[in-house]
Amino acid sequence: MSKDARNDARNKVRDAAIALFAQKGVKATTIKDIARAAGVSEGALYRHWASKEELAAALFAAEYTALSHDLSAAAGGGPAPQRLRRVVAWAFGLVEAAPDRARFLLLSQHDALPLVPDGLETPVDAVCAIVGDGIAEGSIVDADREALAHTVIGAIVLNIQSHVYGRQTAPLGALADTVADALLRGLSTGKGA
Amino acid sequence: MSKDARNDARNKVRDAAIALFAQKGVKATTIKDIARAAGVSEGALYRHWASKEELAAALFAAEYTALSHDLSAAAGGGPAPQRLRRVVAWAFGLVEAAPDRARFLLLSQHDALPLVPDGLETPVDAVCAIVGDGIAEGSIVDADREALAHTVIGAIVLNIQSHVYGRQTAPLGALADTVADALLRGLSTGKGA
DNA sequence: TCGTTATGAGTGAACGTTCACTCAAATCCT
DNA sequence: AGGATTTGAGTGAACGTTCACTCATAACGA
Repeated sequence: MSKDARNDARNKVRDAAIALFAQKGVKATTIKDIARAAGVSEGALYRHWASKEELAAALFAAEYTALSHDLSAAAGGGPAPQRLRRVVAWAFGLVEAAPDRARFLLLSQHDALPLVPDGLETPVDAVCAIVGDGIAEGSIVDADREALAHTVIGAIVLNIQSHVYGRQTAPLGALADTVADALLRGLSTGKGA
Repeated sequence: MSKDARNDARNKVRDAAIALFAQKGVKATTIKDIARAAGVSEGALYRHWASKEELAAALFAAEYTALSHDLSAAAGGGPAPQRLRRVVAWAFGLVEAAPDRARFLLLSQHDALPLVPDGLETPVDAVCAIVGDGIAEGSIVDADREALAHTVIGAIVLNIQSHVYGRQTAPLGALADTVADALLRGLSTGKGA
């Protein structure tokens, strides 16, 4: 059997599972659901993952680290405030570009976060690093960097969440500047890097 | 049976269920778990709630509206920035005073929020109202009030979440000022009310 | 090149377990 | 006594997981 076919099955299961997990959550999604949506048998799934829980944990860890990596890339270079502004805009854009990924991460975090192995690079780490740089260069106020990073991420996540749940009806793109302005006024010293 | 005893059973089930839901989540908590922890039979539970799902939804709605009410009370009066500062401190204090309530609300929000009936007063509404007052009195920058409210709540929630999950080890009390300072620098106009 | 064998992903019915929910009998209260 | 309430073993459906078997492809030998 060719390697392409092998990856096809894996990828089909992965995509189907993420979409279903994103819609109904991990617990409410059955193996039958996933197999049917992916167009494979239930048994085939167990050739690639040991259990449903391991499948969910593996998918979450992969998406979580990818998010962290993409976030760092989107931040780019330059002074920390500018990088944070890019992070906000990028995160809001991601929801519209890949709603399943975003919803999957939002929905599964409470189940899956405790299963993520320690030492993995997380999005929190990435933002922490930017904030730390900002403190070092004097462009971000000198305070607990984790608390500031959580403040930034929380502001992003809750705006996204409320959008995903249909509470916030204004398009996210229009809010990026509002949220970024408020956060940066709060975190910046006003001095350039 | 006296009304007190009836309420006793209800309250015992409610407390036990919240503690278990907070530890394992709703789906992973069984009726047997709840009945055993509350010291009642499984059947007795169905005299008060029609199903496990209804029990979870009712508990969440009650805690959610209570949270909203308590939050408004904790905010007190005066200029909006001061009220928001009190909200931050109160929320952080709540986690230490009633960790089960906080954890239950955090864990169940994705399952239960869609079931909360429309028109119920939510914590988001309460913060929105404060922000709206601030905009009206000129003490809060004039921007989308929902986006600003989500920014405030997100910052609070993510700091709490990271504390509950053991990532943030600094005591929450020590972070209240850091987070409130950052948020208020971001939202205030600097003009008094 | 062509026939034979080895590989391992894929299949899906069957299995055992878990769990929400029921109900006949027991218990309690007035 | 008689209604209200509680009990917990029982029920049936749903679900994750298994496993004996299939078959397309790869690897091999002559």
